Amino acid sequence: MLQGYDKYAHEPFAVTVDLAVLTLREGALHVLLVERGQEPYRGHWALPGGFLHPDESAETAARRELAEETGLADVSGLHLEQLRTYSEPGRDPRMRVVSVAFAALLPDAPEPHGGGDAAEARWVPYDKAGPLAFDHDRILADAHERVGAKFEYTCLATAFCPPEFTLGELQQVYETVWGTALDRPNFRRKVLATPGFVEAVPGAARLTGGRGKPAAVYRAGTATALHPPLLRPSREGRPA
Amino acid sequence: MLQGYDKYAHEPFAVTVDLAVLTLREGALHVLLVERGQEPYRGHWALPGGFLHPDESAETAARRELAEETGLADVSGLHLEQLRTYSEPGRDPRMRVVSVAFAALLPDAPEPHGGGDAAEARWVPYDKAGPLAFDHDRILADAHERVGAKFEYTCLATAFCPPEFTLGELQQVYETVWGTALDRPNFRRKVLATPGFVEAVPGAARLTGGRGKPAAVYRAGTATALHPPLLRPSREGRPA
DNA sequence: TCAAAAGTGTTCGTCCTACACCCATGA
DNA sequence: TCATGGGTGTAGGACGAACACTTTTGA
Repeated sequence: MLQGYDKYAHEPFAVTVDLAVLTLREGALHVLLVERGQEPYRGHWALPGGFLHPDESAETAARRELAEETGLADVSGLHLEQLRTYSEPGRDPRMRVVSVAFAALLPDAPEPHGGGDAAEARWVPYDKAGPLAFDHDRILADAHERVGAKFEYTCLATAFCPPEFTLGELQQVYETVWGTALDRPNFRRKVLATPGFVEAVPGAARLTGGRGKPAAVYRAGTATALHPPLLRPSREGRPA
Repeated sequence: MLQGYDKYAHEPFAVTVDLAVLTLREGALHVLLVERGQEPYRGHWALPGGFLHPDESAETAARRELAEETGLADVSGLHLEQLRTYSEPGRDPRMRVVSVAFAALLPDAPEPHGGGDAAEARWVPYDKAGPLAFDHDRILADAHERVGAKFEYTCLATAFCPPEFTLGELQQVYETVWGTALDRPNFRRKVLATPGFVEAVPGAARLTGGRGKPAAVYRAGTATALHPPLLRPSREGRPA
């Protein structure tokens, strides 16, 4: 590669980033969408994103576009993760656009506001994220699948939680993303048995549902991998 | 994104693909390297790759560049998998180059030959793949890590095997990539207990080491995921 | 008859699952 | 005192690790 200053080096490629920003609101998975203010797909909803600037990496561009288009700047606890790059010819009607897609996880969900090239920005329930512009439906589905898979063998789930959280909240994160119910006692033991997954906040306790016993409060630990993994139930596991 | 035909759409970005092609030769992991025939890094070794053409996706470009630079065309059993995209400014001394990296797995290893912009192409033992051009050392390490991780919960390992193989060969694939020894009886049971991982070739049997009992022959099955996963031993599992 | 490699059996511990049960709080 | 959610205990089963043992081949 990069063998010369030949014609290929100057083909009109555009490089963009697209972000599938996920969060949990009222116990449901939400995704951050923007209404396009420009053609093509003007008025349609799409994932936030935009062109790379000459001096920035895709990760940097992702954070900048998020701030510009949705007002979510300096968001604490934002977890950015490269998903994959979509490069099929024809995915943009005008020209060759190669897009580096990111999955992003956010704990509490600040209200966004449109900006830059986005007419509006809004949290939309994942199930109601209707047909999106370009191939963004697929990017969003890929992001969901990736996040669900990473929940099994990484500590990624804490990225959906505020700095301090209860085990019940963490369990809700799993249940919402996986769409399955988990056994509370077992979930609890599993999490606590994994060193570095969570660490207790000494004296703290908090009421969660208004009623009930106050729950102990935890912080995200330093571990990133889960060994052994926390496998989601069912799938085609046993029914051979 | 793509809001307008503005200046960013015409920034001089080059888009390339890079391939970390892995195979097993004589029980050791090898990677396919090319000697660069052009500046920069002329005479240095690098991963094969090159510029995207205007009408092709990154996956298509990866296969084309592999054929052009190493002569490996129409390779049966080639498994291509997008690794991630490297976009840091300065990773190419001349200009902005965004590179979509792939990990590729190949069963038997045909001899490559240089071509296109590559002065030479060669299989190099993974451990001896000295300092490479650009950030290719990192890409190669990322590919190895990714492949090792995917061995745990996918059927990817069969991509290193010829169409028909024995369980002993499959086990060697795991042991080589992970760098650990596995218990043969347990490995055997685990693989056979996973429906769709491998399927027996009815009457076939083959001698492997010259001596010993002939081994039953298997083909790759239709499954892609491994449930439950086949975890590599040790790591920081138990020693809490 | 020995070495080497494939394949089978068995034991034992660990982890997962499932539930039953107790605790603390607000209404 | 009841509903609600947090937290503990425990019996049973499935799975994995370790290793002994048998089988089949070439030398």
